[in-house]
Amino acid sequence: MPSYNPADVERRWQQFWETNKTFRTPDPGDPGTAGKPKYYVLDMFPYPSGAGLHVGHPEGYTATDILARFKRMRGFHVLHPMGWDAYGLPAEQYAVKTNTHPRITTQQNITTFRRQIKALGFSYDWDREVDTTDPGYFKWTQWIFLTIYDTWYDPVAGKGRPISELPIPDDVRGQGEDAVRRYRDAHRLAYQAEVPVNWCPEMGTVLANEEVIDGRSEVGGFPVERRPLRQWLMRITAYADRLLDDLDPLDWPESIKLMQRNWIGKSEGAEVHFPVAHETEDHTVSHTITVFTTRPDTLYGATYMVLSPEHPLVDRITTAEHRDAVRAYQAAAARKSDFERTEVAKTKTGVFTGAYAVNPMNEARIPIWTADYVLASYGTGAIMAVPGHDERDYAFAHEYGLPIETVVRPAGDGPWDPDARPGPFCDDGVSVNSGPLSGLPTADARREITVLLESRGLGHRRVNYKLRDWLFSRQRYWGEPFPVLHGPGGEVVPLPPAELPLVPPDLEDFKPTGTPEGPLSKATDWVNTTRGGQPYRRETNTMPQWAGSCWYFLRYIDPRNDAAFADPAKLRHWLPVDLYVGGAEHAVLHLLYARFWHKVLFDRGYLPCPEPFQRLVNQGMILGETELTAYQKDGKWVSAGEVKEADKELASEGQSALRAVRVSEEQVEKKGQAFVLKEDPAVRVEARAHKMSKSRGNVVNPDDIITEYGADSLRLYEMFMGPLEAVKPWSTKSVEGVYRFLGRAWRLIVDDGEELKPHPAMTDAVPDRDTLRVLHKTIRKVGEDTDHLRFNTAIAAMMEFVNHVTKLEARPRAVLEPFVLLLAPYAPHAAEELWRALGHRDTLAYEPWPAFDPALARDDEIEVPVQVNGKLKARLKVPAEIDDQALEAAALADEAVMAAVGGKPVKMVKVVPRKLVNVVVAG
RNA sequence: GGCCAAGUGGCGGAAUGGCAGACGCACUCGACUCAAAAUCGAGCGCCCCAAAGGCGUGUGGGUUCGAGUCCCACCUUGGCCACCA
Repeated sequence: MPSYNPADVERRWQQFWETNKTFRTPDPGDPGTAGKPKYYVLDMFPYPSGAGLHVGHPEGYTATDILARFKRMRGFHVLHPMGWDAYGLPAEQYAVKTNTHPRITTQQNITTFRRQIKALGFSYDWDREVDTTDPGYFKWTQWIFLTIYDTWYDPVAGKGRPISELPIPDDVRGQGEDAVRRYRDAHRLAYQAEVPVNWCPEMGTVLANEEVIDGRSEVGGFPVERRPLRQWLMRITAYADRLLDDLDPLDWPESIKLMQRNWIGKSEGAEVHFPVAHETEDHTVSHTITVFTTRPDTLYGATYMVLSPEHPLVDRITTAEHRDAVRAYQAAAARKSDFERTEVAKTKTGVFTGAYAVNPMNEARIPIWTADYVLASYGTGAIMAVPGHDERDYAFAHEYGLPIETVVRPAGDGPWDPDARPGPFCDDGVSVNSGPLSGLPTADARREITVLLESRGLGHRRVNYKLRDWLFSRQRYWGEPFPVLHGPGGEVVPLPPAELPLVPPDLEDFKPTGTPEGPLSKATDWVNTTRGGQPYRRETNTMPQWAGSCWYFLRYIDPRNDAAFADPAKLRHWLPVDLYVGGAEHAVLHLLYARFWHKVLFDRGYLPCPEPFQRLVNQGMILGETELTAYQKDGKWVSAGEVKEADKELASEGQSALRAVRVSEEQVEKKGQAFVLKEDPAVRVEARAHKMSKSRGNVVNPDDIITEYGADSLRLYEMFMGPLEAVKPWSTKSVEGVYRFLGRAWRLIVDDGEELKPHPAMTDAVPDRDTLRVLHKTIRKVGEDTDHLRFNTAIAAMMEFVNHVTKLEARPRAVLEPFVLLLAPYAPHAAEELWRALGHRDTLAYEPWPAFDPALARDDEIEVPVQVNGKLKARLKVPAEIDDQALEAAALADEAVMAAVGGKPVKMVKVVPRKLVNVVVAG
């Protein structure tokens, strides 16, 4: 074996691991598991796209692999699996274009992904690989759907229970079986309802709220419109409180917890009933407008009301003379896309209905308007407007000249002129002009008014959530079919578990129908079926992509079980996941849905714990290499600071008078904080790393890096770039740095000859004290840093070790063997080969982690800095065990220190034991 | 607009309130070589010819014997949410 040749080494060890099933994970109770603590380390499994692996994938996968290998060496029973989230739109769109069955492209993509992932040498147990499109897998996705369908949420018990245990009220029972069925259906956690949904005409499907961003589809960016359609929904709102409360103890990034909390959007307040004044034409009917408010204490300041244009009362209360204007406004609002409706900074619009409501507390007559700044989908779709204490109401009142009243003033006794202030006062304070509330602090006023409203039947306490029920059906081909039938009377009949999996029909044409009927409706033979001689139809919608990813981590635990989604004893052993690593883009989608399913399955007794992922870490995105960009307009340079962001985008696409010019490092110099052009130092140049994208041409393909430097170098580099969570730019030059490090480590141990054998400088002699100290400090540092996912500093410590040993004449085997074990989780192929060169026959994957000896790591002599008035003046070499008095004496005796003190009186001497001395002198 | 992060050499980054810049890249010099590459060694924050010295962690203030680290305000960048009553 000559010099370090990663391609050779890596191929050989990947083969070794595969043929020996080195990383096969024994089931709990199998030989070798006794007494071992478990550790479940999970990656977010990839969608196998046609583009192949991206350098972002190995980032998280390497981090988890290092931990999996580390934990094995520390004696843990480790579960570390991989699989494919293989349902998805790209495969279906490709199928539509080329008329290839999505199953074929999906399998091709999986093959590519598997090859690429295996080339990185991850220690997955490939016997546990799962594929969400495999009937053996989605059988259980469908089974879980049926379980959720079979569940209702019992608010008293605070948990999901079998639908058979749902109490049926007598009056419902009295109306017959159909009524009982409808009653049950209305309580199921999976239910059908006609709701305004996000319909995306371009994609021919509906989308979940979570999949719509600024009124456009998250995938593809197509416009989305609101349409009332009958769809399947999941009652995730029933679990809102538990999803919120159970976040607290989780070891997750605070930012992700916050995003979930905001998404759930719990607000506490009150519902208040406002009677409509009887001045409409229809004097015989009395109407009540119910509003939700988080500030019931401002009730006396309500000067008008607003109904959303879709509110059913708008038509009923509008007076004849305002009817045309209101109708026109409603029509205009309906035409607007969500994007237009929620556009910021636009002025608010609305029209008066002609009707008045009565403030239930002070009998004030206030006008009722309709305006699209009030959303039909939140609260009751109606508000009481308090322009004195709400930004939006203030803006609207200002626009339409509606009265503004002050009913809260800032706390404290200071002077207070409500007319002097520029806008509404929205903070908590003290109630004024509010009848019985006057003088009460906001918190008390809130409580007081709620009690008053409840006692008079005018309203009640109320908790509201932004979270909506989860729209669960899609009009697509490439997804799990719903395992239900629709009977002749429109009733839903779940398939018996024995009939699962329900495999989708083979289709010639995968195109969306363009209507809410899914593509499956084209397979009439499949759709139409009979039961007991009666005609039944299969559901033609399919499940969203999230379905398969909601529970894949459960299937890894028992992937080939045909009798259950997983064996309960195995679930008890492995759950919860100890570490879950993936991108932050799943903060509210996958991570919220998976938690919801988990809780339902927990409630129904199928899972041992209420939360799936104990610890979550987001790896930061890897950007392309930093680019220097100068801007030109009409042939003249423009400073980067003067260019607007929007123009930059256009310029980089070549669609503007502005031109973006890539410049080289030689053309620029640093001036203060900024880079400027050498030829014209007045021109600032932009230095920025961008997201990798095909159009920008800055995508790095992991295959190329592996060919050039090997998988170990790629792994090591991605971990050395910086903290795992940080966003960081790629630099191929820096890959060479870690490649060189591996080469140095290699040459330290391996003889430069034909055969693989130890370097002639290798010695069995006892290492010197200093070298032992370096080793043990490295063992401590690498162990602690690996445990805390601080891989960059762990690698730096290993580099320092190699730098130290390189300087030695003789290389003691006694420190090199432990070093190879430290390296093993990071660069496993090279480490295995070095382990063999050191004379070992078997894999090092289960070798015990080197033991740390604090006595050997201890310094004999330390260097202590001495400051005078906080400024460094000297460094003292002193024995490590020096006490404070001796250290202080040594400091004060030092020449440089005495010179700095200059005979002035010493006010105090601060001694930090063994760390530092600070001499404080006057003046 | 709101909320949350983060601003440290030419670059990526390191630093339980205690020697700022570990480790690596780039660069410079030296050794080896006919030469180059590879490798090995040395240097490398800024000012100053150099030394002595001074200045240095986005800006301004504060707390502290001592601040990159804690607090306040501002600036910049990134992320998330975006009329949720």
